[in-house]
Parts: sequence; C-alpha cells; structure tokens
Amino acid sequence: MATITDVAKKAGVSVATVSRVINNRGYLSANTKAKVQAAMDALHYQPNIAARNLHGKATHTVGVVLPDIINPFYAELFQTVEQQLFALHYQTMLCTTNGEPEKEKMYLRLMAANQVDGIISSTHNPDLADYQNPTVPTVAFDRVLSPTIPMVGSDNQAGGELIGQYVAQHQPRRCLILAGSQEDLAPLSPRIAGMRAALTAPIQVDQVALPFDQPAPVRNQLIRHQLAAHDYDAVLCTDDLTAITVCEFYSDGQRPLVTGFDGSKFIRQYYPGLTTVIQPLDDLCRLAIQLLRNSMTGNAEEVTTYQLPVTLHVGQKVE
Amino acid sequence: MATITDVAKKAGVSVATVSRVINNRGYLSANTKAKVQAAMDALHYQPNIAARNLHGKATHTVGVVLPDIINPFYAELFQTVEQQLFALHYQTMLCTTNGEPEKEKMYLRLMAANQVDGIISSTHNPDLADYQNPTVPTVAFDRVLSPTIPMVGSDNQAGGELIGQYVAQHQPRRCLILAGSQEDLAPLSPRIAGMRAALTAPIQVDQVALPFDQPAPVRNQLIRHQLAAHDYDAVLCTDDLTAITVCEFYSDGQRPLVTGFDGSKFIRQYYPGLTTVIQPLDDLCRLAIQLLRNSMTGNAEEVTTYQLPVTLHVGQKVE
DNA sequence: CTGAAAGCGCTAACAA
DNA sequence: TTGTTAGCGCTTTCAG
Repeated sequence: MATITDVAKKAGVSVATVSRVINNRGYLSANTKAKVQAAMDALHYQPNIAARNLHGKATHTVGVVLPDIINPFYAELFQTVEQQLFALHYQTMLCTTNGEPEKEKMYLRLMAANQVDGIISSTHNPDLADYQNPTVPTVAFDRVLSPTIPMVGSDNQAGGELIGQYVAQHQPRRCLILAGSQEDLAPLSPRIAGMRAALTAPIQVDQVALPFDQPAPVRNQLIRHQLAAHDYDAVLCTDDLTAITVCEFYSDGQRPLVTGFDGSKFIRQYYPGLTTVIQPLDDLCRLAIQLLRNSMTGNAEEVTTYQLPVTLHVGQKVE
Repeated sequence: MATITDVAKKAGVSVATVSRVINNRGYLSANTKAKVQAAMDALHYQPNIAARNLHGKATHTVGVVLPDIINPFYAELFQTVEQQLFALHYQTMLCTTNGEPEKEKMYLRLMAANQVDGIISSTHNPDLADYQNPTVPTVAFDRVLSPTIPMVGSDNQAGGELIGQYVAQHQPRRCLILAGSQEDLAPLSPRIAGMRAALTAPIQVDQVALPFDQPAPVRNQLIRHQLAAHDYDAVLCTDDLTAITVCEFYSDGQRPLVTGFDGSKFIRQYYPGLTTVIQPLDDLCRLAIQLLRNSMTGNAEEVTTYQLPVTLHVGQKVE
C-alpha cells in the first residue's frame, strides 16, 4: 500500500503538498495539482484512515447499536441510517448485541476505542453504566436510555390508538393484546396504552406479555396455549414478528383479526395482508443524525425527546 | 479521552510499560502491573485503535460485502460471520452495495483505506476491476468473483436436485422454474441445472427469469402474469423471497406446490410451510474465515472453491 | 504557492 | 524487569 511519502517522491513535491491536494486545502498551482494527481493514480494511492484519525479530529464514523439485524425492522433501520450517513460521507459501524449486555458493553468500548463521532442506540439495556454520562454524542432510538440522552421515536401511543380504533370498528367481543416483550420496556407501554384507550367497553380485553429472554419455541408454546384457551375475535400484537407468528396458528379461513406494529417495508411486501402501524423510519433516522451532528459541533441544545407521527397500514386482502 | 501517556504519568512508569500491560507482553512485576491497571481504571483508559493500526500490522478487521441486509439470508449470513469474528476478536465492517457498482467500488476503497485484514464478498459484480487482483486476502461467498479468488459456497446443483426430486414425487404435469435473477449469475445456474435434472419427462418444465434490476412491482407483475397464463402444479423458485412472493398470488386452498432456496432461520420460523434448501451457513462462514486467516498468515494454499452439502427442508403443513 | 518539521497515540527494538 | 527512542502515515503550523 503506497503512502503519502511515496506519492510525494514520485511527484517530486513534499508530503505537505500532497496532503493539500488530497484535502483540497490552501492554494495549489494547477500544475502541481495535476502532477500529484497523476502520481496518486499511478500508485493507486489510498490515504490511510488510521493515520488521519490519529489527529484527534473527527473520525467521520457513527456507531449504530441494535439488538439484532434479523428482525426486518432493525434491518431496515440500519439500511436507512447507513444510506443517509453514507451520503454525508460518514462510515457506519454496526454493533449487534444479541441481547447480551456483555456484548453491548464490549461494543461500547470498541466504539470508544475507534473514536466514533457519535452513537445511535436502540437496545434494551438502559441500565448500562456506559450510557449514564456518555463520552460521545449519543441519541436513543425509540427507547429511553437515560435522562441525559435525547431520544427520537414514534408516537407509539397514537399508533396504538390507530390500531385499536381499527380493531374496534370490527366490533370484536373479546380480544387479546399480545406484547412481544415485557411491557415495562419502552416503547411497548405507550403502544398498549393507546390500544386500550381505543378498545372501550363492552369489548373484553385480555393482555399477555411474552418473556423477552426466552427462546422462540417457548414463546411459541405460550402463544399457542393462550390462543387455544380462548376464542378471540382479534389479536393485537406489539410488533409485526409476533403478529405473523400468531397468524401461523390459524388456517386462513378461521383466523381472527391480527394486527402488528412497526410496518417495515419487508413486512408490507411479504405479508401484505397484515394490518400494522408504519414508523416513519426515514424521518426518524434523519432526525437522529441531525441531533448527533448538532451535538458533535458543540451545538448542544437541551436534551429533548421527539415523537414522530405514525400511519396506519391496512392489510390488503389477498384476492 | 485519556492517552497512554496519561496512564504512564499517573502510574509513575513509562509508556512502554503501560503498553506491555495492555498487551500482556514481556515480563512485568505483579506490582507494576497492578499500579498500571489501577491507573487505567481510574482514567477509564481505552487504547486508541487508530494509533495501534498505524503500525502496519494487522487491524483485526474484516470487511463483509453484501448486496443488502434486508434479505433474511444476508442478514443471517452477516450475523453468523459477525459472531464468529467477534469470538476471534475481529471487528466486522459491513458494506452494503444496494446493487450499485459505484457504491461497491467506494466501499472497496474505504476498506483499503481502513486497512482491513481481509474481505468476504457476496455481491453480483464480478467485473469490478478491484476484484481482479485483490490487494488484501479475499474470499467470495457463493459467487465466482475472479479466478484468483477462492470461493466457498453451497452445493447448489445438489440442492436443486433435492428440490427437483421432492417436487417430482408429487407427479406434477407441468411446473415452472422461476429464477429470482438473471440465470447466468452464479449460483443460480447450478440450482436450475439440478432442478431440471430431477424433473424428467413427462413433466413439462417452463422457465422464467426475473430481471434482477427491476423494482419489485415490475417483478411482481411479471410473476402474476406468468402464473395467471398457465396452470402450474408446482413452482420452483431459486430463492425463498421469490417463493413467498409467489405464494401470495394464491389463496391457501388453490396453491400449487411452491419451493424456495436458501433456508434461513427467519424463513423457517416465519414461513414454516415453505419447502426449501438449507445452506449450511455456520460451516460456510467458518470456512470462509479460515481461508481468510490462512491467507493472512501468508499460508497461501492454492486457490480453490468449496461446495458444502445442503439439506432439504420440507415445509410443515399448518395443522 | 510550497517545504520543513512537529506531533497525534501507540508499538517495538534496543538499552539498561 | 523497565525505560528510551524511533518511527507508523498523515495533518498542520510556521517559514520561506
């Protein structure tokens, strides 16, 4: 790998001059610029990012912390930030925690060691000490990490109400709210609150929360048991994956009304029949990045939380 | 952010000593080790990775190049390598190309600039000049990138035969092979070859390839048209996502036998009814990493391709 | 407009 | 067992 010195030598100039043309800084004669360019091309020169980062300036890298990348919602979230950051010439460092606090902690260290300029986090461990007073600008995604960390998220309560109202229109006698995770974890609670607000008497509303830390078969078994024991006209899930799991327990004709939450493009394309709430991922990511950049430029406004409006997506009946 | 000098000062030793305890190298008195540890803890010291990388040694980073991260197969592929690499104390740099050769090229540069130790690539652009004689160890995943690059993949032909045989058992009169992408692109061709080998006369076999670069609606329209025009007893798709798209065009009772290919855990969990071929992701990733490491340690064996055995996954009927 | 030289944080000889 | 010192590749004053 050629270095800046090689280029300088080949072009017959000093390294400082090469640095200047790389960064397009200061005054250069068209002639030198051309010479240097030629040398760089000939040597397939690539500036060494490590050396560049060593100066304590910005590394132009943002860490993105996610529970996993298999859930289509997180996958789309990552894709969205990655594309937006890429357009801004930022590198994205993906950190998946698999729900292991240990791994999250290690990734937090790793991000520090890599001198990331900022962190966007959407995990379930608000109690990690490292989040208490973050050393780099951090924004939480749809989760409250700490009172000192701004958060961007959806208006989950409104989303819950949209779903609840939609279900209520079908005049169910009895329905189930199925939380994909312990309900005390944000953002589920507002979602459920919204649903309940819309499901007024005489609708009977049951509620079950799946243990977040159990493996899929255990969760499936719980769902199966709950569904078999009662006759529900509607099942309102707090996320799409739980919803499609529920759907599998019914044959097409006998299925009650099942709804999800999150509304990733993947789900809309491959489960077009599912009614769900669409989170405005594009806007959410744009806002998160904006907050990060404000904070990076020292433009520290006071810590706030943002709740962006959501939309109802009614599942298309398969003809 | 504290530096090694700060730690040395605080512990009353030289930076070399600190470096030694960080890397656990050479002989240290228990006493000094403890002093240094204490100083590091007190200062929340994190070694700066950029500085460390500057020495031209390994960066302990491998780049993973994928078309996207939305497709559950790629998501699981990423998750698998990431976990394996993490266990080996490697960082993973995810590069998603979105099918844009330009973006892939930029990421290839970025990886070089970051001095990655190796690259695992699973994209569709074998003609990128950068792959012709890679400057860092590279292995292709289920794709032939260049004659100079080793590749690990599944035994796609055998997988195609498994699927074909399974379909043949149902004695279809007419069936369709639906390629999710231009068929000249590996690894589709062997898959199709395997299917055809098993679908012998008198079975009538049609074949259609979807344009890879068209947006989803166009592809959907093509599928719809093809399915409506003929009466198929079976539709064999070259990947799972195409398969579930096909399923949507039929109501449950009238659906012909539809099969997929790839068999990610996601698909098996959320489309348990789909018959597909499971790629041995764990072994594939392990092998890819092993090849990379051999190549990194200069242990360059000759370039070879590996085809790992696949298994048939028969979809469970929903009871 | 261009060059010389210092220094970023860390590692690795080489000394002691 | 520990310290001194010379870089790694690049940016950035400060001189010319």
